[in-house]
Amino acid sequence: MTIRVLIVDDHEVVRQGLRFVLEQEEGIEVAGESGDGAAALHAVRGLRPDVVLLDLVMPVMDGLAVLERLRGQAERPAVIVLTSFQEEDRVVEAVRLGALSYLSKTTAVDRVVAAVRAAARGGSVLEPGIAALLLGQVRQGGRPRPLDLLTPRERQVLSALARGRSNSEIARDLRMGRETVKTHVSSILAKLGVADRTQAAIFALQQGLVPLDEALG
Amino acid sequence: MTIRVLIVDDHEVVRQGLRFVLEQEEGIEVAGESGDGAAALHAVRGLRPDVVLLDLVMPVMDGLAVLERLRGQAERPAVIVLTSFQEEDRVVEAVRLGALSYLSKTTAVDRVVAAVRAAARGGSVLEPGIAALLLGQVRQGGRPRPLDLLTPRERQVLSALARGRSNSEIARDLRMGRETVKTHVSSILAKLGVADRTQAAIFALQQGLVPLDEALG
DNA sequence: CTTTTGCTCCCCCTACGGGGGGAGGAAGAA
DNA sequence: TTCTTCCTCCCCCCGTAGGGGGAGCAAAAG
Repeated sequence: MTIRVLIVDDHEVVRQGLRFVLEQEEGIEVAGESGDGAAALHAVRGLRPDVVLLDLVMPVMDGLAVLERLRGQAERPAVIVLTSFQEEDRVVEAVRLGALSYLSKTTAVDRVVAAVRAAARGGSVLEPGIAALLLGQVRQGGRPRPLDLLTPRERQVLSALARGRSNSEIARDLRMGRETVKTHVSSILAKLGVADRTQAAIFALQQGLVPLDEALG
Repeated sequence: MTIRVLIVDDHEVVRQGLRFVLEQEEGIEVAGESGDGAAALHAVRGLRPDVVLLDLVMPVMDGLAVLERLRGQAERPAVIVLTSFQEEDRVVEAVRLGALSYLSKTTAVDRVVAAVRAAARGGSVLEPGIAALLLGQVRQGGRPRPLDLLTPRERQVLSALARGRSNSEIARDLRMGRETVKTHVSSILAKLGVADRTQAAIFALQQGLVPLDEALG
């Protein structure tokens, strides 16, 4: 009984590399390839693979969206997330959405093969660093998204901050004292776990609190 | 007369993929692989390849450093830069240092093959987006985009700034004094016409100097 | 009712950020 | 050659930013 694998990555060279590696293996068969998330969902329905090797960073529909759509489906395949750089928050998110393994593309190919075989029987292969990270996260219960921790007023301040406004300007905009703005900013920094206002602004933009193209007046 | 290619990339799957693709081709031979810049330089001397496929982002010694060392050598190979994401400043820098082609890993594999064949006879294959960017750099048609006003070093600083790094961190990252960073930041603010570092970061993210999802580590 | 949460503002204090100016060296252009 | 650009680092100066507290007050939650 061969393990049928679907490879999802927007880089063709990566797909070719994985295909090449996997086809060397006994009992593993590459059922297909997809270049983006939408195509991947279609391929999953059509090909019914046992294992999906899924890249997180992709155009059109990224890996997390694919995982979300896959979750709750009846015969869903085992998913191994395979990404270029370890992005902490995404790791946790991906595992929460049902990814079995999380490998960096810098890992040796035999680990990829091992992960595929493990995934086919429902097991996980995690890199040491990733495993430690997950343990730390799980211990704190799920993860409330940082933006939800903010009070309404703080979100307003963060929003102005992400538009590049200074504390004094924010004070005028929102009709409050400069000191009050500072208080809000401090608690924002603490709640988001960032070091300064620039990082807070970047975070807000990433979260879509403010559309990037509206950020500067 | 076969074209002998050296593959340089820190990701083993990428190396495997490229090797697989290139070895399918008539008249192209993979002479070797290297996982970092230092090894690549050694391999160039030992193997004397005709073409080097070079990844820019690597540990130990990155692609730009390799290009720099290669420049001015007698029988230097043709270099094709192949990287995951288009980083504007690096593109220009790489071409200036003698790279013949600059391809994104998202390109179809036949373009990689075409680039290798072109490079072997001294030609270039550029992606449309990259080509447009270079044209904008070389001949200043249209209004000069503010980013083009920045010196290479300033772009590096802005890039770090847009990742949320502080002046001291940037100093460590780019190996210079904190005072020097401040000098660069000041001229960046002046050239971009913004008030502070947060606005500069937002601007850089809008311009795509740093992909939004890579901005915070 | 009390307690908690959120908003407001105050203080002190340190450090980082940014303006302004100066200056040396390396590299390239005129 | 000289001139210019760029990178490097220095100084002083001061405003802002951010940490750490404290505190009053209203609304909601217990």
